[in-house]
Amino acid sequence: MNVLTGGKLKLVQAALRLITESRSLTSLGLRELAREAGLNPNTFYRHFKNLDEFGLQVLGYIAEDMKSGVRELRRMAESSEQASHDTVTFVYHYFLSNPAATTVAVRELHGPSPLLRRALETQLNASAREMAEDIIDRRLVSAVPPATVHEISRMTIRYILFRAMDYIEKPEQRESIQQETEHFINRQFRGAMLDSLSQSEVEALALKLT
Amino acid sequence: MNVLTGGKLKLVQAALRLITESRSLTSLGLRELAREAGLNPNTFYRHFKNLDEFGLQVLGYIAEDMKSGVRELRRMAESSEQASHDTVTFVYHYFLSNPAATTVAVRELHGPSPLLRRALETQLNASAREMAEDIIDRRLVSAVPPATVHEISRMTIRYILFRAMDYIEKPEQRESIQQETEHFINRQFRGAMLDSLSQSEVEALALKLT
DNA sequence: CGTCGAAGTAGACAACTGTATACTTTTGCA
DNA sequence: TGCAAAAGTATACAGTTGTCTACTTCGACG
Repeated sequence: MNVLTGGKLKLVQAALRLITESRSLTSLGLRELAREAGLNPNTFYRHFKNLDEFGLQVLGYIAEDMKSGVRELRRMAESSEQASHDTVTFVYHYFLSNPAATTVAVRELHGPSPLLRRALETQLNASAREMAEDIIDRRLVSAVPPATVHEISRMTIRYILFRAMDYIEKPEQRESIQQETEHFINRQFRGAMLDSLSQSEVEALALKLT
Repeated sequence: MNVLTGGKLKLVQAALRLITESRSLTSLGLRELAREAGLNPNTFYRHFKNLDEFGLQVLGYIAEDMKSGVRELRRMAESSEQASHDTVTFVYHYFLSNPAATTVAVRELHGPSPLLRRALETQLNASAREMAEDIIDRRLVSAVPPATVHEISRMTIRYILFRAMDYIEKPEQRESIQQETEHFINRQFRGAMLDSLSQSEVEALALKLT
């Protein structure tokens, strides 16, 4: 098991605490970390070679967290009709109860450290793949080819992640964020059904629908 | 005119240079800035009260830049049939030739400074509104209600901004990023045409299309 | 119980940071 | 031309940072 204990854990949790209150992982200092964790600065070196290695550990820690979230999601969605609505509800609730992990992910995905960026991207793509395969297996949108489902999944995962920041910080907008996210997903998939149509065919269809 | 000159300009440009090579605006130091600009650290105080004020100036500077970009875009799109393709092409080219501004925007939109976040959001929403009104005025997608066009515009602006980072940094992926972006836009609008349909009506339509 | 490695601590180092005060140079304008 | 304001510089200060070496405490295990 790769579970963290003792000082190592204390340092990682200190980082998450600091990040939640408006910091970025890359900008954290070793002494600051130790102070927040209630440890001697030098203890840091007992566990990590440098701050980069530390950053990766933090990412690993939240990845573990997210994976269990996704697993739970799968179990739940199994018994659901309106998959997109329930999924979105669940995912935002997950982010809401893991604000630190969410903030880290959003900040570092486009942050200054190429190392962390790469790691996060890999992780997001894995989640997107899982989501896509789930959708394909359950034939939720059989009218859309698999490659397109994968493409849309990647976009959706990222979209949700960005909105998650607002969702956490602006409680009064939560409902509308959730609705917009559902619109986003539904429109992507419905729009993809029409991928094969030409511009003029779409216009004809539009006329028929009004 | 709000145009910058002398030391003020030097400092702002120094910031953009530093940010391009993997830094974030919020993490820049006063002395670092002055060094890069070839100035005495204290000169900073002649122009800015503190680093927050400096950040806002930098944002203002790139906003000016972007506005002229958007104006040019409008002039160009006027004479175009395939609006979405040409627009996307143009926008990415713009980002490509303004990597620093792009990087700042992406980093700080979810960065640690609430002040900068707010300022950027306002600016993005303004761009989205402009885009939406343009689409509505030119009746490019008359089958979709105005409110929805605004919603989609906001999403699109953000989506493009995020992809812009990859577009800049991964030349070999540029073509696919551009294609995916076009897919994204087209699917959003085409999907929105079907907003009023129920799940079962959509399924019926899907069958007819295969 | 003894011992050995891991975890944690203490103190010191040079380098860097933001900021303050006092001084010099440049610039715009009457 | 003269002079005041703006822009830029020099020096100094206290506080912080990452890192080093040397020391102490803890916990597991034979």
